[in-house]
Amino acid sequence: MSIDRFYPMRVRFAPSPTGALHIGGARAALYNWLMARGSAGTMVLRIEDTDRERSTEENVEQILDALRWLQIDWDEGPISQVSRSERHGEVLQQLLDAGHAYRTNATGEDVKAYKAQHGQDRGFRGTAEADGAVRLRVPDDGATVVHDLVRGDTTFQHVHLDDPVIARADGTALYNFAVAVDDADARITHVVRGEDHLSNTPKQLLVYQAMGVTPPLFAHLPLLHGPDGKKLSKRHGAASVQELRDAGYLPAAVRNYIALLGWGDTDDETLISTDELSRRFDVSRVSKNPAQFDEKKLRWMNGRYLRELELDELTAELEAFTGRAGLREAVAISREKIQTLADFWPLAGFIFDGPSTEDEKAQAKWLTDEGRASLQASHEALSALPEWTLEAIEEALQGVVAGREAKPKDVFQPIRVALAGTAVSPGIFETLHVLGRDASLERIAAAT
RNA sequence: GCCCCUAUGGUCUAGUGGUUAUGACGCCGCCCUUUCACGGCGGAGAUCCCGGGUUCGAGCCCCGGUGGGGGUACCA
Repeated sequence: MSIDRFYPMRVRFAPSPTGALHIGGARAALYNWLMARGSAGTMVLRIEDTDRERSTEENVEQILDALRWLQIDWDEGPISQVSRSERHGEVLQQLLDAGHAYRTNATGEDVKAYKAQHGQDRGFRGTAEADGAVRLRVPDDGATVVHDLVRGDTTFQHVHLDDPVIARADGTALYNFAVAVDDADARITHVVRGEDHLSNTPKQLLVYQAMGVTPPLFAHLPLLHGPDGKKLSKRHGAASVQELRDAGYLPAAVRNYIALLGWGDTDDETLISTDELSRRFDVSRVSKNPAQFDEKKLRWMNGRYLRELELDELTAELEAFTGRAGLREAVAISREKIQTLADFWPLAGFIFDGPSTEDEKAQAKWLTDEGRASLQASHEALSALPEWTLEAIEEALQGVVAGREAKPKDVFQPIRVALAGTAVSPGIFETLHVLGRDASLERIAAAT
């Protein structure tokens, strides 16, 4: 086999539209994309929709949306696997004619019975019939070795393999067959996908062999787990890309985090731009064991990305996320206190919608007689201000602190509660400044 | 049951026969400080899953267990 067979790289992401794009799928897509972009290669998007029962157009759209949001693009496709059924039928007939495959009506029960008789570790072998589903003939001797870029060689003894069903009785192709035909025709060089496909690979390799085609290189990625070590699911919070978007994460942060989930190189950097990622990503360095999705680390990383955005950019993101306008000033004083887009409104929404009434504990703690007396003094000092500037506000309030011989927080916290209704908010001088004189004085008076 | 993969602090990882076992998240403390954060500094936390081997020497190599995961569909 020539080295030219594998370069330039042609990779693919081939989701099945049976649900939303999960984080594990997003990672597979990202790894493929990084390989293509890092090597001037080509990224093919194929929709594996041969399961007509479970595949829906809505799911296809949802997956495409998720990829676009992640800014993972593709050069060819999306191509529906079903649209290639004619070609599948053609190859199927070739395998049938060549004796590499045969028709049989054997059922799951028959397979069970066969194993009961020949041993559990003996792969099922059927006999050719005039009609029925199509099975690939697996030789009894020998073995198929999967040369995996992340795992090394894995040997599957043919005796253990069942003759796989590659087409239904009606002639429609099944996954293990369609995937091999399509990858071969698309001249895919590297198949990078989840580990759940590792045991399918020998079957696919056998299809390539029957077709007389050189197979691509394979890399199987470890699966993603939730915090409890079990398969990642909705129970763990965000499990799909859509949920990540709704939770207020930035695509760039998600890409960075996901790239590092199960992959690392010798460099210690944690914050890596997508460009840098595509330059450095090496699939052979992907870790072999399943990784737990740690949302806390994603939150931290997202906060870092958030703070690196220009104010106007972040404002635009937040206005799109909240559906509100005129957020710029509030964003400016809140940006270092939030980790996700979703954190913004709970922190700063009071500036626009008035103080929250929900935090009774904060109100009971700070709006005491003492607190109200302090508020009154603050009100007087602020009312007297000729100019509503940040400096003037700070000076006036520090004057109140000094005048009352109080601790700063005994003056500032009551103001915070008066303005926000809670004990947490952006800086108090900044908040007063952004809120403006009238609203500020009004809220302080109302709480006094 | 059978086939296959896998195993470094709570989590993600670096490590490729000789290190006080790397960095990050999280956690704790200190500094900053009007709250919460951000930022800075420091700290705790790992019998490198267990048991055998190979070797002068093993987290790294081999064998066997155990735990975890995947597959075992006329799903993908």
